Amino acid sequence: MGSNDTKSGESQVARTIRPYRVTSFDVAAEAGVSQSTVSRALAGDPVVSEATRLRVAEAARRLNYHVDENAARLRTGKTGTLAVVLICRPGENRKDVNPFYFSLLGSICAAASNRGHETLVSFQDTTENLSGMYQEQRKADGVIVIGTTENREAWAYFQEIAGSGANIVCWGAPWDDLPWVRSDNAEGTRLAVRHLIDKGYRQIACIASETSPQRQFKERYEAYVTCMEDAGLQPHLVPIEKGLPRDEQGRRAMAALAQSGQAFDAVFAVCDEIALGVLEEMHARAIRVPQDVGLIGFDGLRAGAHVTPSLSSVEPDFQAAGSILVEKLLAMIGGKPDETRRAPVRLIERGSTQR
Amino acid sequence: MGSNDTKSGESQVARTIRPYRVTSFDVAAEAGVSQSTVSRALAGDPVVSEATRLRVAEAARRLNYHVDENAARLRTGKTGTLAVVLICRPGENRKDVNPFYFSLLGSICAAASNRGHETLVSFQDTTENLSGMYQEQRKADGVIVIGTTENREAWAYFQEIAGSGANIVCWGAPWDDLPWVRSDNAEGTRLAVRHLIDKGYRQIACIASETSPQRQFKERYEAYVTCMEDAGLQPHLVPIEKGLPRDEQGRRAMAALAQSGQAFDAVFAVCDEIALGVLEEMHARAIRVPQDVGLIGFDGLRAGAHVTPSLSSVEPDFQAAGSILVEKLLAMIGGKPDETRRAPVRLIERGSTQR
DNA sequence: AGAGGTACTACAAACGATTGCAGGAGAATC
DNA sequence: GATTCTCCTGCAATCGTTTGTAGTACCTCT
Repeated sequence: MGSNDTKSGESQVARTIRPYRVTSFDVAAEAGVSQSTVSRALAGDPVVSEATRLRVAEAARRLNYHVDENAARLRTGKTGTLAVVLICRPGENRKDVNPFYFSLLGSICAAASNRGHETLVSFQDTTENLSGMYQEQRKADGVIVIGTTENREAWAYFQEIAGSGANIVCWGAPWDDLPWVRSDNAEGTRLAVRHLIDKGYRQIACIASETSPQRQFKERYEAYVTCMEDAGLQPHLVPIEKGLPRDEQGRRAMAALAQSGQAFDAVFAVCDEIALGVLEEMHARAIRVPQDVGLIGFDGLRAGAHVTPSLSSVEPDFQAAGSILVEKLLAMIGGKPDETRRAPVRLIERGSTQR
Repeated sequence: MGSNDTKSGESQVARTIRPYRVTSFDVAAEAGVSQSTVSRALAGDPVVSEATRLRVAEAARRLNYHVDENAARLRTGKTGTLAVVLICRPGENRKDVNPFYFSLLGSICAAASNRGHETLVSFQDTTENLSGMYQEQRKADGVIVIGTTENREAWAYFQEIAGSGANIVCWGAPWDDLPWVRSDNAEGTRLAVRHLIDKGYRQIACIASETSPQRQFKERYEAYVTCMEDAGLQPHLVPIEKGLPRDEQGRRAMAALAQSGQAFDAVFAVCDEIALGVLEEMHARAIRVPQDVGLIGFDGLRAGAHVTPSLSSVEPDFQAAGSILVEKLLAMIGGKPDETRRAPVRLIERGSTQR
């Protein structure tokens, strides 16, 4: 049964031996139809009759046949695959990657899967192996880029291929020539600052970076200034030092703030990793949280739930973020623009702001 | 320039229009050789002369040619891709996935990349879309499965395809019919328990599960019993409740231990997520750590570094774990067995055991 | 100069699907 | 019964590689 002689015929020219594989020709023979009908039936083409479709489906099931995606892709030119690249700091251990990106990665995979696409994931800390990896080799229909902005070189590659027409969307988007999706930073910051004010904090410092390419941080800082001014309060920036791990940046900024002599009764850190460092430094300096000083972060990291006191934060809707990225990319691939670019956020009230 | 008429010739039968794409025929024309020589040259076949090879490479670069992986895969039958499946609890938010698995995922991707393979990542909380996804459709050469053991159905699918000869390796491996890789739990537990003993703790309770399919937990518990007995100490099991989030399991087990009246001066939790819950419960009960009670976990979670006191733990070498998984799978695909199956571990001494 | 190597290169057949077009079997109409 | 439709199915080309085999050019040696 099921010899695919319809295809190979008599021409048994020394072919590479290979484990036998069930093809659509076998299914055709089994179902008593032609190979093209099998293809159409399985693709759900309405032109094949229901009866035939069922017969083919049954035969396929019986032979345990599955479409060879590679052949289908070769023919159609579509891969049904999205590449997801997570950019790390050079030499960074996988374990030290900001968990925020992992959560985002998870929801991107989920969203892609819901839309019937696979996800080809890679971690990039170096620019090796990047050249021509994605669309050029037809491995994916488009690319989603997420991860740290502190790896200029890796991003440069994506700016380049985006410039030459590749389908690419990224999270955070440090550079204007890349289509981006970000958290609703203005709203998130407003929630955080208003929450602090509601709790009675007034001298709220902000640990942030004005100069970093991290547009998200910049947006949050600017929104912070606006909120403070609207409330008739004085904004106070504590800048972070470049190139250090985020928690270390938090520790140092907190130390700088404490030593500056500047009065403060609350701290808004532009991301949770920084906030965790801040909290450690506060403990080291015997600053009582939330009694003496309130603290709130941004990103909704899981780790924030376990520290003492637990860390209040603003959490982007990961699920939404993932699907916005995927939808935007698919829209781009389809040739029609999609202007959604902000992921909704919500406030997580935890211990560090409850006085 | 570069019309691929060598191939399509005169037979311009109504073909689907499609964006033009540079093929090896174009490169052949550009370099003045045949298409097959282009293929061989680019593949580094030693049979083509160095001079020709360079000429071809140059032509390819000039035309910005890249091998179409789909065509290559169709022809060779190899995908150069490994599927990685992360099994979640049903309905679990991507954000709540144990970060341990994310770290592992990261190093698997890195290891695969080092061996020249792509990684097709998917998250599974349901068994939908699973049927025939992997080898049958030729999307990947093999599958690595990691994730929670508390999703019996998802694992069942992999047991089934493993049974029918699919190349598959998994982490933790709750069921014997799946080839597995695990942490060196015996050594890790020995490090943890000996560390507690060295610090002067004697009444060491173990929060674990004897019955869970999680073989890793079981191995750790058994090693704990051995270590305790070797040291002439009395082992004491505090069982976890099934089906709850890990941190909640930790909280409850700790509450149960405290209420049991059983004396204890240290706790060994079989994973960090549980340990974090234990720590919270200890705080809630005003148990001073590490003065009154010592605490150590397992897995080396990043979050453990930020809690107060910071959590001592045993960390598997993620990088090693990832490459062992990948090597084992590649060996399996290649048809030769690889017997390595234990990832090395190291002790992380942090605050929760420093008295 | 002719024979026998050596070292490349070209030809053409797969790989397994999708899909435009032509053709065939019935049913309906005259 | 012949003709026209309507549905469906089959033929065959095509996607862009890899690779077995055949062939050509150039050397070397006698």
